[in-house]
Amino acid sequence: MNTTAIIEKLKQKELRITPQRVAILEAIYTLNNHPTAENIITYIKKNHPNISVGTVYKVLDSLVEKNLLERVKTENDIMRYDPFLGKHHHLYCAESDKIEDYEDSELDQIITEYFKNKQIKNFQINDIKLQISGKFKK
Amino acid sequence: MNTTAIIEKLKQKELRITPQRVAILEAIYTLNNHPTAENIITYIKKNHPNISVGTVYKVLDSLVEKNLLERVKTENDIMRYDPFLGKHHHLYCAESDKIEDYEDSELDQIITEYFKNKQIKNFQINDIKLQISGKFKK
DNA sequence: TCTTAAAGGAGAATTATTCTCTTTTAATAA
DNA sequence: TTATTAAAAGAGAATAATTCTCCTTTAAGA
Repeated sequence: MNTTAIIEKLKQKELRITPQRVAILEAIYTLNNHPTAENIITYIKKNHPNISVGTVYKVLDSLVEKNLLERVKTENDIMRYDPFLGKHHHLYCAESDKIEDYEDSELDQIITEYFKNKQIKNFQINDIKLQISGKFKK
Repeated sequence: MNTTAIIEKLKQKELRITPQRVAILEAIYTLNNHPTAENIITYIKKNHPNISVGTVYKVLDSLVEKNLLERVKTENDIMRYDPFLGKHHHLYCAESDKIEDYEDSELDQIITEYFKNKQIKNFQINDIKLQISGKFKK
């Protein structure tokens, strides 16, 4: 993801283009795999030593709000951020504490179909995400 | 869940029976629906005013470790605890910030079947949980 | 009842996140 | 290009969930 594309994304969402926002999005795309706020701050400080922690949190909030990112949480974990790229699930390995995205439209199709015929009592489904836990193989 | 049953559970897991542990488990079963540590502390203090916050966290940790509870986290949320009762999924409503358990062995069956025939590259599946988000109807 | 490792209590420490307040800046229009 | 101004960034204090430390108490077995 290059700078021009990032700027374009921000414009689409009517967010003001600031060096900090661009840097944060660049960091997230570069540090792929669900960085924490701290990961992002450490990475950005290399090229942008004066960025403030509060700014990073504020920017992350606004990016989540505009659906450029989504928050990811696992048990015993702090907040992580995922560049939002459409419907996907998460593979999570407790041992290595790594998260990866997993896309599977065939599975989504099956689940959607299943719930088309079976309502959940007193609940209106909006979205279904799978947390698939296990272990990454070498 | 009565006290005797709780004590039995602790014994099975080779945890020493202490009033604090019993009280915490009782609180979680009573306060059904995924209480936070704070919910638990507030509840317990009514009958057990001297319990210490650190103790509650320590007990919760050991109960999770022994699989008497599981941790549940949602986006923008703090840790919650769920009495572990076999395979289940979560219904989550962002609006009301409520979580409910959802069991569906038919669906589990379909998903298990699906992954029997379709491996995920470089990943060994251990467990699959659905986070079903949406809205509780009145 | 005695012994002792495990557990609990109290409160300080830590740490992710939020808040407050001031300064700076991006975007727009003259 | 410059002026205007609301939005954003900076700095660091405040907050709050959780963990840690250290000392005391207690459950469980001998």
